[in-house]
Formats: sequence, structure tokens, C-alpha cells
Amino acid sequence: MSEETKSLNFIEHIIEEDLANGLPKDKLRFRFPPEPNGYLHIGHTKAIGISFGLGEKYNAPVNLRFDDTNPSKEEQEYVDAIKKDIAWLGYQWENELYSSDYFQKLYDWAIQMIKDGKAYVDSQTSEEIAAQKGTPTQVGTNSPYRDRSVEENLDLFQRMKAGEFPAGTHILRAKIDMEDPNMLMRDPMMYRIMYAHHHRTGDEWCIYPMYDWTHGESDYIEQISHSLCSLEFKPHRKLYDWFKDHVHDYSKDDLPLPPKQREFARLNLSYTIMSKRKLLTLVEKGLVSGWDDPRMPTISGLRRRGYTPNSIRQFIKKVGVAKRENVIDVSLLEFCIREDLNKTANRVMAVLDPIKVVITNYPEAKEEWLEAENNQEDEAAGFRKVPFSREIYIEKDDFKEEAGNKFFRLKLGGEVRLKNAYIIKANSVVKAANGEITEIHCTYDEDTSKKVKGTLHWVSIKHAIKAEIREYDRLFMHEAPDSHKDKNFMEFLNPNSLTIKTGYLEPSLADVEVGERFQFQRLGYFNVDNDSTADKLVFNKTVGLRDSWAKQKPKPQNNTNSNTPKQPQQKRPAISVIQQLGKKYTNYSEEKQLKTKAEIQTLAKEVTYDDLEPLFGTAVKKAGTRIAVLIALKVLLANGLERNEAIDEFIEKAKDDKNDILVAEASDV
RNA sequence: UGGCCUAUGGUGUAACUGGCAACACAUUGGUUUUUGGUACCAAAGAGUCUAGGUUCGAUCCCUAGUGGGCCAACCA
Repeated sequence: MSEETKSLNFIEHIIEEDLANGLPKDKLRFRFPPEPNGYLHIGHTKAIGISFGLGEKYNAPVNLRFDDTNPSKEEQEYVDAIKKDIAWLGYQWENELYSSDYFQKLYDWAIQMIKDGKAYVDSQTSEEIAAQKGTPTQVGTNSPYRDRSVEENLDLFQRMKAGEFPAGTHILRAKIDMEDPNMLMRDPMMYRIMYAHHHRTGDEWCIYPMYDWTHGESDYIEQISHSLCSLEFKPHRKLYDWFKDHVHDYSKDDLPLPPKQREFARLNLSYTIMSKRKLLTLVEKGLVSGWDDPRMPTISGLRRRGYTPNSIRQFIKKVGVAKRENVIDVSLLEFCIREDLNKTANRVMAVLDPIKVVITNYPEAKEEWLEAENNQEDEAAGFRKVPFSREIYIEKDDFKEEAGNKFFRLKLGGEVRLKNAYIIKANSVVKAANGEITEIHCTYDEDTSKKVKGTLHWVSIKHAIKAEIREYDRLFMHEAPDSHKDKNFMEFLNPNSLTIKTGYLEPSLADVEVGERFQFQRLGYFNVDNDSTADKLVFNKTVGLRDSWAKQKPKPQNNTNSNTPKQPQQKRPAISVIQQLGKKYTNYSEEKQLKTKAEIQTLAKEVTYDDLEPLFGTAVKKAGTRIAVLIALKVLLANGLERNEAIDEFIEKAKDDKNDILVAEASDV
């Protein structure tokens, strides 16, 4: 019983309820149904996490089913990538399945629907059909072919399948109701003719079933208990159930369990786009290096960037599941990867923006190999040796000729600790003709026991190895790049999303392997990119360390974030400020109440009676708000406002209240 | 001129189906620290969209309104 009682999300509540109502636990079965027309992205991870997570929680099977009913867009490449990504996240599917496996079964059921008068062949153009469909606010009208005989429908449908008609000449439609307020119920299409090569069925079929017909029945065939999808499929549920009810009628002996579709809100991440189509545009236009570009929100991109499966799973867990539109702050994702890497990544030293330091009292020929701890968060990580010598690099940012005492790093006359090494003191600088500092001359002290405020990372110049370092910034400069009505998401692309530097690394990194992750001490987490070779190391910056120093510094001059089109903050109306002050009024100390009261009295001068009157009706419970209103009212009265019935009533009601403060305020009117 | 979904701190999710709002991220302080990291402590921030109703009592139930989202592909 050590399991803490974690609160359930609404889907888990539904499942618990079904279980309580007699659904046997071993009938639970889930599925993840991607269409193989693109790469999986962080948004899909939520759907994956929900269904596979439920599978893990209830020890129920989860099928991976490719919804491959549109051969014109789907490719084997995507199937392979999707499988790789899900496996990488650490989930196991029970069966690898394809909707195309069910084409025959679906066809047989469709025949049966026709025989029952539930489906018919329409022979109009798509324009004609669209015109009859109506609009969300206007009902549709029946097709002239709606009342074809069963025989004729059967004949036409079989000939459609036989390839006797060109594409676009006939379709099969369910016969439901052209006046249904739900447009999906207005005789939805079940099959279209399409002469396209399918990645699995080849040229066997020239009619392909549509999503609604295929998806629900695939769930049914697989006896999925809970079919979970995102909110935009909510309107489809009515049709899902309509198809399901008919088919269940035909097959309940073999397939007893009718599945249940439930919908959750999809994941949105700030500063990124989640549409497969738009991501594909970025790839096709060469704006990123591919689906796995480390700036992409794809799973493969995150993997290449250095994210761990665990961090992504944690992220999904923290994001939760509900039904309202949401935008998750990227900082949560960053928190998750830092949290994971902090425990697992070995620390190393690398200087990315070097300045030379000469330790004048250290012998020229001397070198020492000092011991360094790999990861203080993990004792098992052990130690390594790092070389120290007379000339080292430190970060340019870590030195200033002059600085205040809030600057803990190196300054002239100041001391600083070199991580894993000695304490040095800066004595002088050497400058180039243009005034740029080229060297810092220091002396070192072997006594490392004394307290100094700052610790710097460094690397011995003689021993350093070079590497290409790729640093990334967000791909888009807008919080919601694809939310704009009249601006294309491409306009918000960040021109500086990739920065390439040469880094100087400690020699222990000479033979790293692709994918390995490190913390470059004081800088952030980095991993070895796929492009890395023995001759040329390439690292990606996964994410920086939290940096509370950077926050203190004044904002950088070329502040790229300032383009966030902040609405010119309107001055809040006084009445709304009064209302807000009132909310907390009763919780305040006496002293603070006095202060707040004075504030309200000042604000009240800007308030008119018309502002105030609506608040007389404030719920009894909200004593604080009523007090604030009363204080403001008294100011108005003092300034000559005439008393009226509404005012009297409000005051009388206040006098009768159980809140003493309110009563007190009311009594001296 | 319709239907469906939704509304809780800056963000996201809770609140044992009615008993005065919790957790995480972010923010701000502080302690510890050979990473201005980590860890730890603390603060600030929401009377739960509005107005009614039911109730001893409403974030939760009912009604109306308002805001947001979705729905007219031979896409999924």
C-alpha cells in the first residue's frame, strides 16, 4: 500500500468506472494509430504516453496500428521512423498492425451495409456533393442517387472495386441524414476510387476506405476497449458509433466488445509548431537539415538534440490530460531534460569562447594531471584526470578588468578558483592594438583550501582538442507561430536559431561516441551529434544550465524576445483594481488593511457611481469585495453622491453581515 | 445563423463526485556548494468567467449569459 493515491485524469476515471460496472480487466485494450505520412513529434508523444501509459498501468495490450488508407501520402519510410521513435521512447506494442490488413473485411461489411439499405453509390462530382452538403449552419440536401436500388448499388460498388470506373466517378456513401446538425452525419463517404500503389497492398485495391469507416471498424476488429484520440475527433464520435452499431449487429458473435472513443486535448508547445504539414514544409524548403534537425519538435529531432526518452516521458506525465485547449511552456520540457541529465551526465570542461590565461609563476615545461570527479550526483561515476599547464583558456565572459563585487569571476587583482585545480589571481592583461584583451596574466597558489567566491572551468591549451559546437535557439520567435490569421508561420522563423562555434575541450573527450551526453561544466548539456567523426567532433547543445547570473544582468542589447508583440498594456480601470484589492482584504493584517483602504480611497476618486452599482450585487460570500465597494462608495458619498434605494439596501445588507470588518465599515456611513 | 466541447494563480494539472483551493513549472528571496548548476527552505501569486438558482454549505449540481476551441478535404 505504499503507492500514493495519485489523482486520476478523466480518462482513468472513465476506465475505473467501466471496470466498476463490470468490464473485465483483461478486456482492456488500447491502440496508437498513426498515419504513416510524416514523422512523430512531441505532440504525438502525449497520445503515445496516454495509450501506452494506460497499457502499462493496467497491464493491458497496446496495438500499434498504422492507419494507412490513403496510399497517395503514405510511405514505408514513415512506418520505419515511427516504429523506431516509439521503441526509443521505451514503449512496447503488442501487435504491429495495419488498417490495410482489414480491407477485405471492411469491404464485406460494406456490401452488407448496402444490402441493408444503409449505403449507396453516388455518381456526382465532388463539387456537386460538396454543394449538397450544406454548411454548419445550413442543412444539406439529398443526392439524386440516394434512392438507387440495392441491386444497382451492389452492382456499381462491385464494379468500382473491379476497376471498371475512372477515379472520381463514383463513391460509396453511408445513408444517414443530410439534415443532421453534425455535418459528418450527412451521408459521409465510405469509399473512393483511387488508382494508387499502396505501400502494403500494392495494386490489389483501387477503392480505398475513408478514415471514419476504417478507423472505428479497425478498433472493433482489434477489440479495442478504449479508443483515445484528440479533441478534434469529438464530432466524429457520433459517426463512429453509428458505424459501430451496424457492424456490431453483423458480427457480435465473433467480436463482442464495441469500442468506445474518448477525446482529450492535444498538446501545444509555446514557440513551436506541431502540424506535420508545416514541419514537412520546413524540411522540403531546406530550412532545417531534415526531420531530425535538432531544432525540430520531432521525436527524432529531440533525440538528436540529446533529449532522453525518460525526460520526454516525465514531461508527458507532468503535462497531464484534460479537455481544454492548452499551451505548455517550453520551460517545462527544459526542466525535465535538465532534471534527468543532472543525475546521469558526466561533467567535463570545455571552453567555447576562449581567452588565454598565462600563469606566470607556473614552470613552462611542467604539466600535471589532476583528479576530477565525473558526477557528484552519482558516486558510481568515478573520477578522471585532467591536464593542467602554464597556459589555459577560460571563457571570455569570465573575466573583466574591473567589476563590482557581485561579479564572482576573475577580475584584475581578484582571485578565483579553477575547477579541479588551483586558485589564481589576475595581475595584468595584454592588449592588442585595438584594445582587445589577448592574454590575462595570473599567478597561482597551491593552497586550494581557502574560500573564494567564484569557480571557473578551464582547459589546458596545449592539451585541448577542438570540436564543432552547435548551439540552438528556438526555431520561431513567436509564442504561437501558426496562430496568426494573416501571417504565415514562416515569417516568424528565427534567423539565428543555429550558431556554430569552435570549442576547446579537455582531452578525455577525444574518443566519444555518437549520442553520448555530457555536462560541459557551467555551460549546459551537450551530446555528440550524428555528424561527429573521429577526425572532427561535433557536439549539440541540448539545453543550457539554469543561469541565475544571466538573469541579474541587464538584458542583452539585441534583445530578440522584445519582438513579442506585447500589447501596449492598457491602464486598468480603477474599479477593477479596487475589486482586486478587495478580494484579499479580509486576509490582511490590520496594518495592511489600513494601507489597502487608503489605496482604495485614492482609486475611488476615479470611479463613477455607474462603475460601482453593479458590484452591489456581489455575492454575500465575497465579503472582501463588498468591503472594498463600501469603502469606495463612502468616498463617492463624501464627494456629494446622492443616496438612493440601491445604496441604502447595499449598506443595510452590509450591516447585517457576519463579517465584523464589513459591519464596522457599514456602521459609520 | 446550427451543433459539439471547454472555462480554476503567469502556465499546466488536481480537489476523495457538495465541506472555503493542492501539486508541478515559471517568478522572487534565502541557506548549502570547488558548477552563479544541484539540493534545501521560504515568499508572492486563484474566493475557481459573469449573473441567478438548489443547499446549512457549490470549483463541483441546474438555468441563462459571456469568452475560447472544433465542425462544410474523394485527408487522417
